Amino acid sequence: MRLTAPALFFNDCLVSHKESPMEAPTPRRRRKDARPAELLDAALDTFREKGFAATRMEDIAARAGVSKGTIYLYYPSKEAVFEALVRANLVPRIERIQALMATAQGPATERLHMMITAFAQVAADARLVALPKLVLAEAGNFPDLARFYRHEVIGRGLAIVAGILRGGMESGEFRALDPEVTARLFMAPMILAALWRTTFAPIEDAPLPPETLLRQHLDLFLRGLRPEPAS
Amino acid sequence: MRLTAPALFFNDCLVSHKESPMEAPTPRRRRKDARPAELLDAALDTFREKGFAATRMEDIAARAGVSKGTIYLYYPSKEAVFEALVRANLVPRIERIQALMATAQGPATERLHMMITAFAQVAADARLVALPKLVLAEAGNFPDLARFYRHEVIGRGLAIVAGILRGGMESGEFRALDPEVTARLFMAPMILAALWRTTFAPIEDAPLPPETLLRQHLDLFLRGLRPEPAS
Amino acid sequence: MRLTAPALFFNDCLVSHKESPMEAPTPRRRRKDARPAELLDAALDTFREKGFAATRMEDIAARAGVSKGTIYLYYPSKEAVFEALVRANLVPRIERIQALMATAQGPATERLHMMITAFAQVAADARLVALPKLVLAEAGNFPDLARFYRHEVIGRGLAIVAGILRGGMESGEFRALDPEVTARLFMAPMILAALWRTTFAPIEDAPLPPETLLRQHLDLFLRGLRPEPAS
Amino acid sequence: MRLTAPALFFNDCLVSHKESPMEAPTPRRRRKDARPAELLDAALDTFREKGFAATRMEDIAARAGVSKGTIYLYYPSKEAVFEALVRANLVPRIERIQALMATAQGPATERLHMMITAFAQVAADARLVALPKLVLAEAGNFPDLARFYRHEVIGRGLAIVAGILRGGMESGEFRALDPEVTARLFMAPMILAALWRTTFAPIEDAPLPPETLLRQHLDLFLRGLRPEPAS
DNA sequence: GATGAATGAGCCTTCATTCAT
DNA sequence: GATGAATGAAGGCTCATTCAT
Repeated sequence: MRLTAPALFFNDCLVSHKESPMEAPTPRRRRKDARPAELLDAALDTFREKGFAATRMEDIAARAGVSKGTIYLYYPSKEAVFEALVRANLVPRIERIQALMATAQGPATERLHMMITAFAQVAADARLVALPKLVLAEAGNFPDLARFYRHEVIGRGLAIVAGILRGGMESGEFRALDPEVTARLFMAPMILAALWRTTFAPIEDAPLPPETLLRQHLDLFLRGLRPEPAS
Repeated sequence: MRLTAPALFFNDCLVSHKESPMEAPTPRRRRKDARPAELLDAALDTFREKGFAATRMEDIAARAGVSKGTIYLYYPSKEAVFEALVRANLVPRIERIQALMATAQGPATERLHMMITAFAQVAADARLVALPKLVLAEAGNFPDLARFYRHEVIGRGLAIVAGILRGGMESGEFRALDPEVTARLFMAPMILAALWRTTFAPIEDAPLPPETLLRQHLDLFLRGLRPEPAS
Repeated sequence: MRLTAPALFFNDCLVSHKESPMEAPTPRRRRKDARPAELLDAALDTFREKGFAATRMEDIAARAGVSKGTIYLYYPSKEAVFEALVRANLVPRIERIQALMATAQGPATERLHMMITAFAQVAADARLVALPKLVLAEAGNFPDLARFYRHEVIGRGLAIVAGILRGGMESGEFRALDPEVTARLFMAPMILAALWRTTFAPIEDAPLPPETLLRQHLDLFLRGLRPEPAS
Repeated sequence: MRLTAPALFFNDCLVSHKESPMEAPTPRRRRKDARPAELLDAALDTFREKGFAATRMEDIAARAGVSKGTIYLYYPSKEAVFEALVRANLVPRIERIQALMATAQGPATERLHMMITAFAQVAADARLVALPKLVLAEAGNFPDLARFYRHEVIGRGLAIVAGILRGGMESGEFRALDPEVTARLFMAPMILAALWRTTFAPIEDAPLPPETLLRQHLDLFLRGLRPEPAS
């Protein structure tokens, strides 16, 4: 089985500002365009460290190297910063995975492997995994955001996996199970590993390497999916 | 396979007040003894709804039917309320599961089933599952509490499952794997289902019944653990 | 010059409870009679340590060995405790000095000496000298008390000294000066030494013994009062 | 004896803001520079009226014409306001007296006279004399401040007087005494007069003019210091 | 656009006072 | 009389937000 690690998968900066190559922006112009992304970048780091409530606008501003008032030129409130942060960072990721999987052609087993690899890379990015935890923690105070996250991020992720599973079941590679349920079970250890890392990393004595966990997960899971021997 | 659902397992009230039958407490006295539990009860509900930071002491007090100052007769700060809440509610649960599992004698497969059943009951209690999520969300601000939770709750739970798995591997019921890693993989869907419920329940259109998920998890997992046929 | 140190002058407890020898009080009865004095005693110590504002009724109660509510059986408010404390402790002192001086018969010089000795004993009692400082600090918030203190304590003290001085001037022992002004000048170092002790004692490296100060004060002052030589 | 009243001695405003003539500050900027001084000014008046504990930050703010929060832009706490107030106002005064006395050349008697005159001017400023009383009253709660005041204000003042006295003793102008002790005795009536004024002024029927007191003090004191006639 | 001084609503916490027992 | 649980007004402090420069 070839493990096509999508090498360039998640190595761009968190908040991408797509500068069109047509224009030649003056420094001033570029600065202005980059501002929102810089602010979200600073916001993410601060939210990660302190949580949403304990983060002060001044902290974000200081980290972004601007003054407090500047944030309000781009975002009308602290809540809006948070929402923009989550919206801007997660959908592009999931869309790339979608695109990758749409073109992938191998057997379902290999494609599940790719999913795990892709996910492992996301989970390896401490800044990125902080977002789900923030959403989790603040879902009660941001119902819109929770809905957005549920549908645009989790929903898409599960759909991808369910699609792979369905393909494998139809081709006889896997035994027949409910693909939706199975997709959740497939994702669970990965999501939890990511949350775990974010939450207990600073206090863990002997952290379990995520690769070990995910490799064994795939092993167990694929065996569990194996069709019954035709006795 | 007999599913011994531990029927009386988690049906007591969250914070139990053990009134000694020896004394004949005046109403005043009885009230005082019950206060801490009433306050924690109110605090849990409020934290659940709003999260730690957004909860005002006055909210807790109002829900408990007392005035703001009364809380400070029993807990020195909002942080202390939170810590007491987590400490008081989680350890007793896990200890009961420990005790149950220590005496259980059946095959490892059945004992895993019991674990899932026990856990499903905990997860069915919406108030109870709010606690792990709160810990998750606030771990950064409460390192001591995170450590406590990691060791006294998660550590114990994993140890129980790892023990069952190790027993099954030694008896040849399961194939040989790292029990620690496998224990994490066994717990992952359950924990995530609990967090899920807490986070997305209010916005979910067609929630997946936890029983469905857990039943299939056990099915997949046990197949994955099955020893290689000695072809 | 004989220094009649009034040995028994200030050695009683601060708040005297005058038990009539006629009755034979039951312990209960005695306790009840003693309560106000005990409370004031405790209040004085606590005010001394923390000042009026920073003293909590509970501190006073704890030191007196009673519960918070008990204080309110005897004094209607914290202010009332303070006022009672000042009123109860200062007038008896000054009255004794008054009585002593009324019967003293020696030359004015010796009587001034007695005043200083008497005052030195008061100033040696750290608990007692705390009262003037408290009055000073709180005078703005207790105008009635300030007036009381000014007239009943300071006024009487000055009158005694002025009387001695006037006697000395009339007898030719001292030269003629305004007795009121001179009385103030005579008292100033003593009062200041007392305040000093209360304020800077905990931070002073090499405190000046009050006796040294007062001895030299008397020396300087008496020379200053000496009549002009009838050249 | 020429009484060189240092006419310009203490007639500046309490908190001076030195605006550099080089810059052309915007109104906004000028305001910001002036703020700390304005706040301390308002704080002094409020502390004078109510004492430290009974003064609310809002009182200070209102008197300074700003909002509560503004104070915290300049001082981190109420304690810090108090400390800044004392530190900013007393040291400059004492330094000026030091400078004046360092250059004074007359006989010791005349220099003592100058000290009294200088002190009388300070004592005539009701706002200024409130500070020692505040320090006295709050010393227990501000040990650092008490130490500062003891060393930087009182210590310097006593050193100046002791130096004058020592000079007079060496030149034979005064008889030989311990200069440290004598300095305290020289200062006592002045300090007490200042405290007196602050404390009992509002309730005094017939206040004694400080000049009367100080003139007679000097008279008595200088006679007391006079060398023995060589019989 | 950017700044940062200023605002003021809001919250945690304290504690004098009350009153049922 | 004595208790101490309960109250709730008050105040120190924070910080999201505004706006004059």
